[in-house]
Amino acid sequence: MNSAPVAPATASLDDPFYYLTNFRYVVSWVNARHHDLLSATERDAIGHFETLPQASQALLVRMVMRKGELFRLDKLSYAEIGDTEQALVPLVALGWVDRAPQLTSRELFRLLRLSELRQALADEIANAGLARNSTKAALQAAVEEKPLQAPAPLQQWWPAATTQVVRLTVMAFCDRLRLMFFGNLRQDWAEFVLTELGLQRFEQVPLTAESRAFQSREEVTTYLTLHRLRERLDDGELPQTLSTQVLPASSNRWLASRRARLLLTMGREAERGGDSELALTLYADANNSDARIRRLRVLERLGRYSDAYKLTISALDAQPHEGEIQALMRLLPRLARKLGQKVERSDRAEQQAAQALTYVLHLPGPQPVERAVAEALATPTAPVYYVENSLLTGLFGLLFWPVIFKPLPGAFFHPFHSGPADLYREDFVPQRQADINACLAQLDDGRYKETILRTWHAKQGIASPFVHWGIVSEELLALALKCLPPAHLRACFMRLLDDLKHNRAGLPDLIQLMPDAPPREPRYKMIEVKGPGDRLQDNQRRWIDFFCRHSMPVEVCHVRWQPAPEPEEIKKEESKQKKSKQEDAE
DNA sequence: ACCATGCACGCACGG
DNA sequence: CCTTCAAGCG
DNA sequence: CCGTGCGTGCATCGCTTGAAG
Ligand SMILES: [Mn+2]
Ligand SMILES: [Mn+2]
Repeated sequence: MNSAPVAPATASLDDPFYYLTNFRYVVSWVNARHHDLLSATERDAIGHFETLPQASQALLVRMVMRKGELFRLDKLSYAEIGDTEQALVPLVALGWVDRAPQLTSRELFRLLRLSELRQALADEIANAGLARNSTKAALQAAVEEKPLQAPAPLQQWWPAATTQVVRLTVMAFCDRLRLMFFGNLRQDWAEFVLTELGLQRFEQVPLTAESRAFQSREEVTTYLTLHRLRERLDDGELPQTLSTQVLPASSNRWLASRRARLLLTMGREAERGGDSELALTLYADANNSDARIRRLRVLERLGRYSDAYKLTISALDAQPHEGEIQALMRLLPRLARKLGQKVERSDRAEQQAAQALTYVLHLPGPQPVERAVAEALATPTAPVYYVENSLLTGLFGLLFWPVIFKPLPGAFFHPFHSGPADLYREDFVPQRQADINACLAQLDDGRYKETILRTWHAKQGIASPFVHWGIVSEELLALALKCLPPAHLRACFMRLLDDLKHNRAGLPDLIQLMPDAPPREPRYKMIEVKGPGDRLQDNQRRWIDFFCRHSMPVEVCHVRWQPAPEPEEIKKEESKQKKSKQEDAE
């Protein structure tokens, strides 16, 4: 394989220009791997950048790393750069910095502090009859109330201004660079620093020279466009305006699903604003499972039961995942009843198949419920751990480490991956089936224990989508391996692999480990704790159903707080569980 | 694994 | 005066 | 009562600083 080890990517923080070194690393990385995705202008820009004086490069990068693209010169001051004005000159000459940018009122309010705004907007304040001591928000509301506040330079908003404001005009390009490098926009320049500080560590996956997140410029642009729309939505722009600007779905499945998620949140905003019809359109267009469910609930709320019923039936027909089935099966009887159909009792009973042992604990409180139950149940020989998803996913992540970090093309493309880019995509498992089988085989022949422990030591602290190092201690790990039978692990791991995205959560709060239990007895049990008024979530029910079907020990513990401070008296009473034939049979 | 995701909590509805 | 919050930073 | 839906709050390095109220 044409792979090279990843060179240490992050600059030492002893270097006063460490951030510039990091930025240049990204630029040259993109230049090397995404050259064909850059426009001629962008290639020129990179060339120009490299010829700039160091201070100017550094100032540019300082601005890029900060929030927004507008900066007050009195707030742009860096020891290692020295004279800001001087560093600015070449940037202004290239047109990368605008020395007298037009400012909207919003921008003005972000740049000036309240005392300055009171001076700048003295007339407006007087005209609007605002109190002298009104808040920034009130002032802003009053100013934005006025029709057509045209953007203007600072000097026009506030002739007496003593500071200047500049606009970095190349922020969009720098976002594009960052996007091409990381394959997302959630990671940023701080990634380098946090890594250098040792606050995060990443697996070193060998990358081929060709590995990259995007295959065409259009893909990058699509991502950026969707992202901008999302930002504007978060910024309060109306879904009615924004929805018209959403491009048709990309043929790239990843981008298509990002688009669907944008439409979903736009739909929610439309709903919040009372525009159900727009919401319905957006949900229909999005057509991912969340959007399908939302669409049905809107239709139900609007009383369009027949439409909803038909869509429910077709959704059930279109390979819904378990979580979607749960929601659909809750909807179906309601809709059927509204349509005058008879709903049989068995329909409902069927979906709640297995029922776990459920009981009530009366504990002194209130206090954190999971802690309280853990303490109440723990004994010296049977400790209780508050692990939620961390233990099972952790064991999974450790055993399947080489699967998760297998250097497949497209899965890893920069040095800061906590997991493969395709982890939650359809073909993650098939792409790695042989390796997965090899890991599963270790559960059959017993090698898994050693592998898991060895990996725990070898990969300690390295970011993984499944291993939360803070919770899976060596002690817990050793005990868990002693107590959880491999057959049970295998079943859980298969379920995880079945749908990593939806099955990685919902595991019970607590696990009690009983290493000294007699041979035939179970050596562990899982307990989902529910405080007063809490109830099982869908994903929790799915896991509990699964545990029951596979005869794995799981309980649901409801907590009631004792009114009187009588801490010694803990009552454990069996509550009548809704019986199901399955349960009694086993 | 992204102002997100996973969890608990609290209120409202309708049966 | 306090306290609270976001930004900047390494 | 029950089962539902739905909105909310909480938490992500940890420190310093400046603005707001
Ligand atoms: Mn929990
Ligand atoms: Mn719980």
